[in-house]
Amino acid sequence: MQHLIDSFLQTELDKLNKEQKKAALHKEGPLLVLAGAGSGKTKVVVTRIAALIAQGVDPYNILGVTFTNKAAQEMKERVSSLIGKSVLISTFHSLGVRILRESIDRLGFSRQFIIYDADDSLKLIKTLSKELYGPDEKIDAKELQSLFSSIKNNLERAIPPNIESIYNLYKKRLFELQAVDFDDLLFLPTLLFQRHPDVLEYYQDRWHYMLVDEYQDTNHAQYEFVRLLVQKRKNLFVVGDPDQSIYSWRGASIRNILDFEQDYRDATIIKLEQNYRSTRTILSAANAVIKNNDSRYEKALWSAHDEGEKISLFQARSERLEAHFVAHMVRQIRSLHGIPLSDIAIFYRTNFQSRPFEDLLLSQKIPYTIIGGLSFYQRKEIKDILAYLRLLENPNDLISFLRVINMPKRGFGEQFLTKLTAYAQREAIPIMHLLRSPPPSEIRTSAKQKAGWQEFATLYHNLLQAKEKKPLSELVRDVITQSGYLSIIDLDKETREERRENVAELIAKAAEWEDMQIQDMQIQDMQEAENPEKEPSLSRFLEELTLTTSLDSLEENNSDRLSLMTAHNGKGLEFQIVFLVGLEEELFPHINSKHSPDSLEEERRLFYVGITRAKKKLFLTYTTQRHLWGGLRHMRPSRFLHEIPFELRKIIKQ
DNA sequence: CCAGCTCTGGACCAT
DNA sequence: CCAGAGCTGG
Repeated sequence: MQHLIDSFLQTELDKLNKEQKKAALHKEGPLLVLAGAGSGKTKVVVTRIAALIAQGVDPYNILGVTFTNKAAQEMKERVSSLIGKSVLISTFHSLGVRILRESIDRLGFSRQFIIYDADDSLKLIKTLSKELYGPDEKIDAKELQSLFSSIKNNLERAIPPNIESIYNLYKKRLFELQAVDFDDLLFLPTLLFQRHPDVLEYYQDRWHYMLVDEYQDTNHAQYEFVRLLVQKRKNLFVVGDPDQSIYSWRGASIRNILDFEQDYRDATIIKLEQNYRSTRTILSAANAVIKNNDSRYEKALWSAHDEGEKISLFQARSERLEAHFVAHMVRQIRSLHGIPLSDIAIFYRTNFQSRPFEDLLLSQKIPYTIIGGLSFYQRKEIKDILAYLRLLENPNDLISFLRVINMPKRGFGEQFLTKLTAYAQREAIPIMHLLRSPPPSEIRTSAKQKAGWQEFATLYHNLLQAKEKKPLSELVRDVITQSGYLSIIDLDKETREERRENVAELIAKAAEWEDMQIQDMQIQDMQEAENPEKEPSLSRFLEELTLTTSLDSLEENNSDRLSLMTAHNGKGLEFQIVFLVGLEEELFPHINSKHSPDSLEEERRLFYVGITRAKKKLFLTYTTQRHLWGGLRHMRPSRFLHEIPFELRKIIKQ
């Protein structure tokens, strides 16, 4: 048996180059793999996990962390198909939830906590700032939100005095509502490890080998989380590329990777410099561009592929004509070279740029899919229905309550709700429990409100019963029909059709999810239990939705479609043909990055990420005029275009 | 005090 | 181009 595994592993290892092999066979101690774009890092990570297991490591003791569910899923599948074993590979955020569900009681929280997404937390901040400063004070809630976020992401101890009171109130209220925000999913596990050595030790003894992908995009909380977890055994395997660090605005620090040698003594460093993805032309262009950055970890990416075609440069006179050119080229490439649409992508800097492309592709009947952007679950009608569902799970959920109490209109306005919230707060009663009796007598209540109150209470009662008895999809249907939500949808004739389709889609998705859970449960018996409780429940459905990004949910779409996405969303992907569009000053590089050299370098890294997604052919386009901020503006070509050597590009005339 | 209307000002990237 | 502020009638 052992020899069988060995020979099997040997075949896998034979597929790797010298450096890749060295990384894959690394067993103990800290290791940094500097993996250039397209250098086969996923293959290395997967083989390394297989090698560990072949050497007798229990799969249960291995932990892999990635940034997106999609990447985690892919790695998991590849490991499983290679050695037939299931290994825990998760995103930082899902891992945080897992740890908190097991151990958050040590921080005084209930294990039944709810997760507030960015939208919910913004609403809470707005509510609190009114509470604290009065309704007339103009407070930039978004600004506060991002300050709070960076405090948590940087594990800041000193809170700026001017925001201290509102920050503390925010934390206190989250605790009272038994809610955690997105940043807490990293912050609280780290806090847990710092405060409770026994908890830390428990997890250290569970995961002996840790692998972290995209290490260049970790923030300080994640850094600390990882550091604590591997402290005992020091078996940390990180993979990353400083040149692809593009999330500093989310608190990521490029220093984490640049300082790896200092942080982990005796660290081995391996550079993967052979690119297996792109033509030499594309790679030379990428190298020429990134060379302009000062803060780098020097490495020379090379390719054994052919020179390939020159990079095409196109200047349009409007965003509409830019889209026209792209659509035209896509048709041509498809018919002339037989390249499927699924192997072609359009990358842009900001989401609003997708508009003209969508319009044109729609009218020309070219199938496309938008990856990212406003996801299905961020649509108003969907969030409203989900808020009803969340209240069934957690009667404390103030934000969801405020979202749906007057949806449809039941006569409750700001005045009433402010008083009611204050009342619930003072009496320390979960907001939904107030519905067990008539509105508090100290709050003036009109006849309409009394009726609305009764109606809402009955609805809640009925839905709670439906939750116990009916399958999830039926429950979702009940929420939609019984709440009266359909009457709101019908109000607006313009959007009526679309919104009806969306809520119907939600019912379908719930049914689909249920089926999948049941299937999973049957497979689950074969493998070690990885999730303590796997029965399809409302709470697990809701949790998965909050953690599933638009990026992840669209992978099920396997029909032949052109992909449209931001350059950020393109990271980790590759396509035969890539169009990088909107390459204009103040757009890419974005205007907000002009103030500092650091953020300008990050823009350049983002451009680099975009270029290196292309395998065969790269198109760069820009327009001289564009509709921006409500008006028509003159645009200048991006400085990055000038960084591409002449001999690598050719200009396409319209 | 709520609901519906008009007006205005703000809009990068996202787990 | 949409969300939230501001205004006014019920």
